[in-house]
Amino acid sequence: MSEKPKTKTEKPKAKAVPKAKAKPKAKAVSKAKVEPNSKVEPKAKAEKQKISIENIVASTTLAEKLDLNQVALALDGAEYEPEQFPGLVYRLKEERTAILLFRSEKANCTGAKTIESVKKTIKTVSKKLEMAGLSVIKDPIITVQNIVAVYDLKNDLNLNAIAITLGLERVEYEPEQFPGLVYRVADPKVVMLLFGSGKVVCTGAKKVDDIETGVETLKKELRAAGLLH
DNA sequence: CTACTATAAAAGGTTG
DNA sequence: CAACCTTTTATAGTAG
Repeated sequence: MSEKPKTKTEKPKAKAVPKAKAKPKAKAVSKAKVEPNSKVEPKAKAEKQKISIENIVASTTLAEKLDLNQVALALDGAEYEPEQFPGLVYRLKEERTAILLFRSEKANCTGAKTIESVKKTIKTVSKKLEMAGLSVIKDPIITVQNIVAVYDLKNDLNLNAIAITLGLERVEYEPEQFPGLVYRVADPKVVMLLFGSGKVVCTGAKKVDDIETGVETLKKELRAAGLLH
């Protein structure tokens, strides 16, 4: 596993299919991080609110069968290029989420920071499809597949020392390739990306509890090794 | 500034 | 069979 056979050194991004200017990234998110979760959790109260969920990927069963060409017409702004990817991409600007619809019946929602946002995204799309005359499933079961969160250890980290101390089985650190140290937690099967700043990105979790447990496990090991105040 | 490097995960279609 | 395509997101390096 040390060497990755994937070698995505070159991105086939600009290949055959011109993506019509692709990502309209810049826009409205300008002040995003300046505002600390003002409405996210009115009751959580600052306190131990260190873990910040950044992205939730969830899957569901939206409809029985979808004719994506028809859906593309019903959802304004939808992107559907079957030669590039079998799923139709639809973005909800108000939720800042994206949903991928497949002809089978499955759908994936990405970009949400709360489960409520995932539900709203699915409900909104479901309603649009229904209004377009398509049959949709009423209360689809939503499964969270992955949660990405950030945690700040508030303590600079010596990644080289951590790489040596925590062992080769759990750690991958190639600063010339990527500045973050990859730490794989066994129990809650999650992956932590550690940075010299003390910021930690946790991904691979199916539930928030996995992130909390994973973070605690990490802190415990770092403290045991004297690498965290 | 943008875009790439790395991480996880689902979907389904294609290619090797 | 595996690996890639696409979407999202934080993190932080480098290159252009």
